[in-house]
Amino acid sequence: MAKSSSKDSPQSIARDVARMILTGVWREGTILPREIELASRFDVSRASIREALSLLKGKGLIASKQKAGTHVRARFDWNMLDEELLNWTLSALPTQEFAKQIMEVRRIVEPEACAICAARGTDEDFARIERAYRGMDAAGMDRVAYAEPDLQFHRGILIATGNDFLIAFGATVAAALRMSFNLSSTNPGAPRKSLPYHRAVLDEIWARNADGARQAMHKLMDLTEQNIVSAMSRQKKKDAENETIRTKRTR
Amino acid sequence: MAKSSSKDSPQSIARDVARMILTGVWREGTILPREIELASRFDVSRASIREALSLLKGKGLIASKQKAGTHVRARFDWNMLDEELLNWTLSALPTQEFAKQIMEVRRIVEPEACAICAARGTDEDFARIERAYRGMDAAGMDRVAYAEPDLQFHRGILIATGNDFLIAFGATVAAALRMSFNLSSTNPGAPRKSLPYHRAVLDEIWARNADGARQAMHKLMDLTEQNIVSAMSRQKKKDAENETIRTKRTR
DNA sequence: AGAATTATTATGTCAGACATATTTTCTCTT
DNA sequence: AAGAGAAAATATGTCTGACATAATAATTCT
Repeated sequence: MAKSSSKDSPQSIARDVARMILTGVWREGTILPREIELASRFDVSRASIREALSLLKGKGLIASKQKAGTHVRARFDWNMLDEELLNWTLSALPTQEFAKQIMEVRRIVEPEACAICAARGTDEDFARIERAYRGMDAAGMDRVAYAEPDLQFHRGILIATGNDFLIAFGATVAAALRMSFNLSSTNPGAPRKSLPYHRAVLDEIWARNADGARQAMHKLMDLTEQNIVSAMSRQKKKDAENETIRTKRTR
Repeated sequence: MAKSSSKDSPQSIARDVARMILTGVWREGTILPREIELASRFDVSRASIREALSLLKGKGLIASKQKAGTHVRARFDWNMLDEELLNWTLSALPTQEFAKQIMEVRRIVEPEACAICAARGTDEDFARIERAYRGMDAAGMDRVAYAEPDLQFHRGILIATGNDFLIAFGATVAAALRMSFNLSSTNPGAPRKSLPYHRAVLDEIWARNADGARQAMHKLMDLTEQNIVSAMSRQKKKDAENETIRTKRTR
């Protein structure tokens, strides 16, 4: 169990509990240990535990009833589009399934958002996106420096739509990019390859060409998904090799 | 200020504070009153206030720093796709802008989700959707009875995609339908008119016709948006009339 | 005037107590 | 024996008061 060394903050406790739920250790409907039990397990006061649980209640992960205890809510009620929840999922089980799902949603949302951006965005919006593009360009082959402006690029498009719900979708994009970043270690050159595709998106936006912007973003999504899929299969292969080595060593 | 009569639960306090933020009384960056101040204002202990604030932290609305106080986070960080946050927004400021934005997102997501559902859903998934459809049919002209299966219909399609992020989008759909329901009081027959459009969606799904399902859902979205827009303008007109009457009476 | 030090203060955490709402158990009746 | 109803048990909900901690504000010294 995730008992840690000495002191945990409510945030880290929330993350640990969330992971238990996300990884299926505590399934839907499971009544989790009582607060006093959790308090002693994490070596904090009951107040801190309650704070951690409140955080998770806010994300729809759990609910409490007096005397009955705190239970894991139905999967449907989990707010998977929450930024922290996405990050926790990402670090707990970065499966191929997760990657597939997140890219599927991006493909649905981002091209349309891009079209709206081109049609309705202001020049300041476009300038912000261009600034992000230049940041990516300036980063060269530096994966770390490339990541931040990449996010700002995509987020800038969402912001330009002026739609609060599309803007909130930025959290999902952020999680996806973080995943890509983690995977790109096996292929450092991959991020840079997306630069011309970003350029194409930017050009269509400046031209206020909604259809063109949609298509350009669509192509960028194609490339991104392709990169992720191949990176994951490489990763998988590597993991399998390590597994083989470990197995050989063990017996 | 939202000071209430005697006892408030952390949830209702969270809602009240959230409304202050959503309506712009406390803008981005605003440092809200200190916990002791809030405690006396809501007539509860500091512990309850902290619980309420934790809930809002979980939704990305606020963040706290020792000594510096609790501040309202940037709009971009608000998780507007959270169910409670949507409901609070809906009850606090059900503006035309809100309606427009939520329908814009539905138009992007639901037709695609519907196509995926048709292509990939299981027969059990389809049966669940059909059950919802029959519930709508059975409700006849009863607006109240119509609402729940209507939500189940749309949610069923999202669930059938098997995509956790699309499923989480159900919260947004739920909020939109609640809004429609509230507005339909000025035109009680409106919901029922959507029934054949739902039927068309269902038929295309059973036929596993992805393109047809997408188009059918698209048409349903058209109708829904149309209903909302006309209902809102009726509402607006009514409000304006009441305003005129009140103004006349006042002077 | 500017840097370093000290005081202040709001959130963070703790401890222990009591309130409240369910669930569980027990008891009594039919 | 079965079922209704009363009593006990218990986990969350709430309150109080205290201290810890970190960021800010005020002060002192160079």
